[in-house]
Amino acid sequence: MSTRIAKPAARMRKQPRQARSIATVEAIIEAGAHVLSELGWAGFSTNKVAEAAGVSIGSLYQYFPDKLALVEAIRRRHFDHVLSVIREAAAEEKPLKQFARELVRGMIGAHSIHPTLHQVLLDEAPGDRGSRAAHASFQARYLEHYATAVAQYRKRRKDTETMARVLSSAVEGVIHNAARRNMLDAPELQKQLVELIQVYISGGKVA
Amino acid sequence: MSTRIAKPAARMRKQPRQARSIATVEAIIEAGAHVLSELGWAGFSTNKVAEAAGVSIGSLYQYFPDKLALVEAIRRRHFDHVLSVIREAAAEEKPLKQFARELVRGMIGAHSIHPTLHQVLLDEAPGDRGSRAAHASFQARYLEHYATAVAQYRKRRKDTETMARVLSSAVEGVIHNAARRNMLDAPELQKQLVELIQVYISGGKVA
DNA sequence: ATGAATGTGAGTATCCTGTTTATATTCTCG
DNA sequence: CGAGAATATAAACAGGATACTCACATTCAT
Repeated sequence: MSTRIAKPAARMRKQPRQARSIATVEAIIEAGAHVLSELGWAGFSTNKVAEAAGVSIGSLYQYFPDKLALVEAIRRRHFDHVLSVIREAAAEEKPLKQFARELVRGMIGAHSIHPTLHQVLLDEAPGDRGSRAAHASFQARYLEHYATAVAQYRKRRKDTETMARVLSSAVEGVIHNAARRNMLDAPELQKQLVELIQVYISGGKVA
Repeated sequence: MSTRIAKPAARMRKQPRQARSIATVEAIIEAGAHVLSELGWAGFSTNKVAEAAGVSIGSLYQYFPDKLALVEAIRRRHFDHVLSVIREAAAEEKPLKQFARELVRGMIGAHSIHPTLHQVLLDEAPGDRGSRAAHASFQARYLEHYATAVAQYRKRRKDTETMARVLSSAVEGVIHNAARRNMLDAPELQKQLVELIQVYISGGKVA
């Protein structure tokens, strides 16, 4: 719930020093996320982003050396957010049902603003130039958290990693699909997703 | 397993009459699917498709009035295929485990050739101009088959539709994710997906 | 062999892209 | 206040890619 303190900034042409410019940068990233989610990578142009941010194209290039640096910033912000959701859900030991609920609630929250951003970032947007490492590291930590959760409620140590993979992609699939049809906040869907998680992790038998 | 007989063809400029031209059209659609899956909608250009098909760009426009008609043909072919997989898996009554296995096997098969085509078709490629109806109808029948299967193994009639939705998108998520990392034919993943389906449908307790 | 079916690919016109730059405005701080 | 730094502007550019046409060549069926 807090993306308060700004990162040292990925690769910026100039560090924003005044409050005004910080707001500008924030607006650009936010608008970028919006455009990316709404139009996809194919419709993601720097001019469009600048316009959506209510900022001139020049300002954009004052802080981001090129288009990819901008995507990188967007990616970073979004992934940090998602990561914190899973981390918090899988943090302390708690009943399985509670974990499932918190996870679903958090994931839905993280996707409510820019419904398809996550998928676009994963599938469409190019992941080149050094972002490859960051991307892999994100994926690793992502799975790690899932695996932690799975291991916590499971006796058999065997398939933990595969289960984490299956679980995470299943959850993503449901969320993504719901997002596409604007059903993210349908309560019965949330309920069913929670049940899916519970039942799968516990390997059957649920209250 | 049979997409033998050709459809009357969506909207074609000219009907292929000789064997030669039928092969050409087929090659174009096939190459289109390949390009779409490999480069995504952003990289899907008519010139690229023609080249990949080993056919001149002129030939492409001899049969497809425009780019969208081509996507439409690709979409139609792929969705028919997927639909038949689910239909056959949910056809006669059979043990839950068998249903799950056949479903997974079929879905993986349908995605092995063009791993990300399905997702690209759903998410990236524009679905305008009258294709909206066909698309909706596909989705409806798609869910219907899932619902049939769910209802078959479930007592409670209540959440059948929601469950079908959750199940289908979960399965799609796992398949899509596996396809992205070339893990479609990892046996332990298949096994886990089968288990996920079984456990979710049966609402716990599985052999 | 003749007309229809099919195939060719250079060419066109258009649109858009990312990016620069010269200039204008606003802030900070002595 | 005022000077220099930080920030913002938008017109313009150079280049590339795109969807699609057309005049012509080839291959088929009869």
